[in-house]
Amino acid sequence: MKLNPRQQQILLAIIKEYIDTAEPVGSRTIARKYKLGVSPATIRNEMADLEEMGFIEQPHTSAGRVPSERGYRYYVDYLMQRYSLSPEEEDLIRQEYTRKVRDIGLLLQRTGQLLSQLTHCASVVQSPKLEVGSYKHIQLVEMSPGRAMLVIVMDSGMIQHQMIDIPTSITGSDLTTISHVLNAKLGGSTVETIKITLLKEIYLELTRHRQILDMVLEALRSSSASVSEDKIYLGGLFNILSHPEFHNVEKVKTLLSLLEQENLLANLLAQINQPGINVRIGGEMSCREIQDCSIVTATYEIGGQPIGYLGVLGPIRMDYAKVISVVDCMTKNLSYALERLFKGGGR
Amino acid sequence: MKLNPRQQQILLAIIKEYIDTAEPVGSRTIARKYKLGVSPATIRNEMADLEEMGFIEQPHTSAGRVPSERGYRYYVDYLMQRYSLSPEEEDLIRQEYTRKVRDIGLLLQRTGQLLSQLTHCASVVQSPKLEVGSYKHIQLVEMSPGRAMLVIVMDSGMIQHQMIDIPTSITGSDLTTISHVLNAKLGGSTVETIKITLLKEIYLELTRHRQILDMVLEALRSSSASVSEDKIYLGGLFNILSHPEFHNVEKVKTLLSLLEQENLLANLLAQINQPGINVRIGGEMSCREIQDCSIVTATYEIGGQPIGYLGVLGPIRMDYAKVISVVDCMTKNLSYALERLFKGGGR
DNA sequence: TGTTAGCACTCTCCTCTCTTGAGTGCTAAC
DNA sequence: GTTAGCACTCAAGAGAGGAGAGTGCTAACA
Repeated sequence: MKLNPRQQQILLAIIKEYIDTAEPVGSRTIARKYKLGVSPATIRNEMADLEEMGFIEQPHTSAGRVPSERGYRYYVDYLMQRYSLSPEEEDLIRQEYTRKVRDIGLLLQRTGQLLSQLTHCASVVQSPKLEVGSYKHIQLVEMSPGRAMLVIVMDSGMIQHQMIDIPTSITGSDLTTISHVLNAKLGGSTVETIKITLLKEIYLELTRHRQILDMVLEALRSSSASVSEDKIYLGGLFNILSHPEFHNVEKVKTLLSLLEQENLLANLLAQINQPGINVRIGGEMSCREIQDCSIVTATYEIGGQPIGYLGVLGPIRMDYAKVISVVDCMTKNLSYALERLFKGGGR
Repeated sequence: MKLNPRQQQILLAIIKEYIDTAEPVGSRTIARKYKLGVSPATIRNEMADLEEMGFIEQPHTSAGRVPSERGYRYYVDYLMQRYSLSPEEEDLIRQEYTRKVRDIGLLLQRTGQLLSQLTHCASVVQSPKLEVGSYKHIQLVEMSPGRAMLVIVMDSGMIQHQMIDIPTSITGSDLTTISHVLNAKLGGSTVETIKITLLKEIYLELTRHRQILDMVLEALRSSSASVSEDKIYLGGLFNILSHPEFHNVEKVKTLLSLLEQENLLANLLAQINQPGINVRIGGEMSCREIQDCSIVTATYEIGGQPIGYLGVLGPIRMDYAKVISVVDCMTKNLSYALERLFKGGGR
């Protein structure tokens, strides 16, 4: 379906105007504001064609035109011009990412807040999925009689801990011994490469402590299973309430109840997220609750490895040009910040 | 201001009916549904008195009566009967808390969800503020040349970790040595009781590693400062949208924007939360954004020590009897679950 | 003196009608 | 191919009228 240049101009004008005002756009408005050098009547003719091709729609006969999902898709793919962040916006971002970060959670949360603030939409930020990697250090610490903490450090920088019950006969120095053996034998192995022979060796060396070994190995196994924590930070939900399309409380309710079900949301986003910047418009997503929304996501990475995504969720009538720029920019900034945090170098 | 028994009965009836229907309550309704043995006319007379005393209000002359905040307060303090959880509700709670918990965050989040589900209100759950306590174990793990992870385990079960830059000349065994000395010297000390003499001893023993020691001690110090993480888990926000008082999007927006500002919310809740069960009704809170809501909170504890609070937030017209029972019950269950998790005993 | 029936009065809410205005499609002229 | 003109459509808002719920007041009753 090819559009001639004038049709493209008119479609672009309708979309820009509608994103701005949230009101159906009439032929006169376009003729007045976007000097195309033709009269409203001509524009009307072209609009009739655009409607026939499915790029715009009419809420009712005597209203102006509104972009259809197909129209937005055409806009995003062919018409849209890159938005350049204003100096103030760039400042805001730079300010955030030159801070010293202590807590990753806080960093992700503030990233989400910034995304929302800049786009006036809701934001989603997935916590990084660190590769599990290989065991770097294993430590058993006696907490109280019959109770120990197992601390596991992986070479990816991931750390996990877990309380386990132990026989009360075990002493602190026993735990140190066990820790030493485990480190010596398992250090450098990945979760998958723990061989039976290796386990046999460990059992041989620690025959006295079979019982506690079983517990520790079980804990190691289960901890590697629970790695995919996959937390999603939501931010700026109240922003979407400002958009007139969400003045209907029922809509807000269905949307909110979806967002609060973290696993559903995670599935949806995982489905959407591909390498690069992803734009999903309304019905392009197969999820009923979110048909009135569009989502823009992108993947952030450490050392070239994708480890998570972030994105923006708003009404279909969102400012795609700006949202895409912001998402792109924030992805790069977050990647860089995480890289510094994990791989070191500079402060 | 004393109420005679009949006035109390009528006030109780008005509040029950209004909580149920969200509609102003008329004298005929009360006469019909709550057999007080008097005619609507008599009830009208009493209602006029109750209104004069400020316990109920009239939205407009030809409407029924609505409880005022003062009326709710009287109800909560004197009239309300304890609500007993239904067997299904008790089952639901028991089911949740007999699961094996791995992650505290998950436990708190699910607690919030349960609170919301049972009360049809939004929930807030503060993460436990573990006492810092004394150092149980300190470990430096080499991650890559020039980069190490410092792991700190406190006897309260709190664990913290942090990446630090180290001179590239330092080897893995250097780090082990340093860890040993730190454990030997600092183990059992609290953050406050680290004396200068102790530090001098450490520096003496590790003169070769002054540089890295400075870093580690700095990290120890700053980590104890960042302990008060004070995360608040929100849940079931969409629930409050079901209540007719939140069909106004503006109200929802102000409320949501307050809830998303975690520090503001934390301040507010800290102000509210006293030992025992706290009920704050609308204007009793000095926060403008939340004047249309009531909050019920309570404190959970480990071993008798209060370590956090949880609560329910909903419209002023909430079912206080039920909410209070649920909050009370969940507080006890959460306390018990955390106790098992930290102090051990039974699985 | 407390209680009740009766009644006029008030005020919201719903429905219906009418008007206004924005915008369209079609036709004929340029 | 473009444009002016015109009849037509439809949503939204204003206004009027009626229904209904509930009240306060008065007078009668126990």
